[in-house]
Amino acid sequence: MKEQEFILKNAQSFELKDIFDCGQCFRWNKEEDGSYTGIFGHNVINVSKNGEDIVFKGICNKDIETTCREYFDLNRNYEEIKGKLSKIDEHMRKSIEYGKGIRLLNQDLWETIISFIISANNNIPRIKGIIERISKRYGDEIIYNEKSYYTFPTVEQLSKATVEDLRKLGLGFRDVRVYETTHMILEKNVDLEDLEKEKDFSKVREKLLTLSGVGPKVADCILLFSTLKRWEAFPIDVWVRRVMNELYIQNENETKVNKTQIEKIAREKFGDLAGIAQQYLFYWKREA
DNA sequence: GCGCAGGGGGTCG
DNA sequence: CGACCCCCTGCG
Repeated sequence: MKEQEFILKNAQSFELKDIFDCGQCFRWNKEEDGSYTGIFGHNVINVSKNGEDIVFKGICNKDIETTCREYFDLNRNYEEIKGKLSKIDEHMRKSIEYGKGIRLLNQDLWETIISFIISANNNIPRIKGIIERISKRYGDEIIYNEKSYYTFPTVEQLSKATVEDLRKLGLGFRDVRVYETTHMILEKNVDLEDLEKEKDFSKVREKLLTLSGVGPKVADCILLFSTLKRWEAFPIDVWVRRVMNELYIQNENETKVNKTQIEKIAREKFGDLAGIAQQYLFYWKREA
């Protein structure tokens, strides 16, 4: 396949580090020259910054501009969103100043489901390693610049894995969960196309929660980071609990902070922008 | 140096 | 509310 290039001129709200390190994705890696290379679908893309321009190059099934506009959420006005959120309070203003270049990627729903099941009680280097090994074993090889990349396996491809196979790839106790969820989706006990079409937020969330290994936190990550793109979702993990308590609740015993209390505050303060607000806060607190 | 708790973007029973 | 796999960190 032929290499393509797309240059986004005078890009606003687009910082490589913010996008790839804010915790939404696991398959982008930094190169020695500071650019990032990643694989999504059957596309291998390298992204670099050149002044105010963003340079996308790589191999793509379709036109690279269309592909990247969709995946990197380029048709959404983040300046406007940041403006609104910054007015809420000083905490939001500061967190946005820190993570001003964040964009929420439109990642494949199936891949996002499995990736975040793997993320449970796990750390990022290990999560990335597991996903790489799964892809290498069950995905397709794509060669770009003389290097091999592996697509994330399809439902059918991953359904060939036994629980034991998954255990050998280092999934630990998540092996059964990934196995069960894969087969639930394969058998269409949960139909991903229906999920994409469903308008009602709670219905989508409830359906995701029926999957093995998907609890509230993982469900909210899937809702926020995949093509479902539900910004009402507000994933609460240890970091978000920490930052929300520190800023808005100030309970001396952080572990005692009620989840519903956090959700209530998030909904009241951020409304339908809760999900993206969570990303700015999470990234700010975790990095700092 | 090495061994051993401690803990990590939670979920399940 | 404790256990769960695996790996990495920090401490003695």
